[in-house]
Amino acid sequence: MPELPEVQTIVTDLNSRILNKKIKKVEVRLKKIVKNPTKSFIQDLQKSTFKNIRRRGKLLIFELSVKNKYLLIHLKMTGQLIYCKNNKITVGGHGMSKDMGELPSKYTHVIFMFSDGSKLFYNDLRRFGYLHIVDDKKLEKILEKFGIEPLDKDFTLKKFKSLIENKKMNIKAFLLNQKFIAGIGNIYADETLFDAGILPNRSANSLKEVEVKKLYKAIKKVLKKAVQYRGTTFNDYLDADGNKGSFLKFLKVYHREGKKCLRCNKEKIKKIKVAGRGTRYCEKCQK
DNA sequence: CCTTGTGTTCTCCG
DNA sequence: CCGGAGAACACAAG
Repeated sequence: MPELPEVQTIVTDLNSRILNKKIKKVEVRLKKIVKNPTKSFIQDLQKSTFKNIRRRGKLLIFELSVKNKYLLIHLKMTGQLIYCKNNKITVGGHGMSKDMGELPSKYTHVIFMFSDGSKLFYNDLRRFGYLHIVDDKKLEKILEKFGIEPLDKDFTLKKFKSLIENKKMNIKAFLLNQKFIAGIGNIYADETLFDAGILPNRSANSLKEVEVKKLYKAIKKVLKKAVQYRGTTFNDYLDADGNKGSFLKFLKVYHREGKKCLRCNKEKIKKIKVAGRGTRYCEKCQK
């Protein structure tokens, strides 16, 4: 699942690879992935360039050289953006389940072809993601729904406290809600709660001051480290070069149910449902 | 049936 | 009856 660290990795990679390259041709192989009429989508992109690429939460924002046009891409669960200079792509590591040897694959739904011959592929096994070109007004409307960026300087402990103090919902639901903090998904919600030693089903406003501080530090720490290791590859996530992220080896609870807790070395990691999502935790280390 | 991200709908409460 | 909060549900497809 591409969450903040994974999307950030793609943004950083693409910014150093495709800025100001002329888009010669765009191929839409699956219409439902593109939210605009196919014809206007292609027209807006062809002969344009990407001036800048950024993200807000898990949403990628490509600023086009055409005035007031922005390409938004959401990867949802299994979306990939892979850039290659030729059609062959070598997947980092081994044991990949998908036949990613050559692109386009059967999961390639949109292809951007640049005038230097390089290509950017949008692949999506489950086809939950989308591409959408919007104007600045629409973009603003979309962006105002997002909460604070957890790695920004203005995400302070004070700010975090003020967000959390009046929330009756459980702390995991709070972390997953993009309108409070943007970019945390199921993996990093479980990992930050484990790091902070807090049970996922605790109500947010029941956290003591020392716990709020622990969780705040955990969010910064875990997300920063995950960005540093270029995200977590579980099944489908790949960076813009088609390589896996290497944060998997640092996961303490996510997908470790039934295995021995790496902190207490005693308790087995449990799995329950919280906020409608699979949730892993250690009964001994999280209170 | 499961998986997760997100948008919508429903319910509760003051 | 309204609005907000939060929970529940719906949907995507393999």
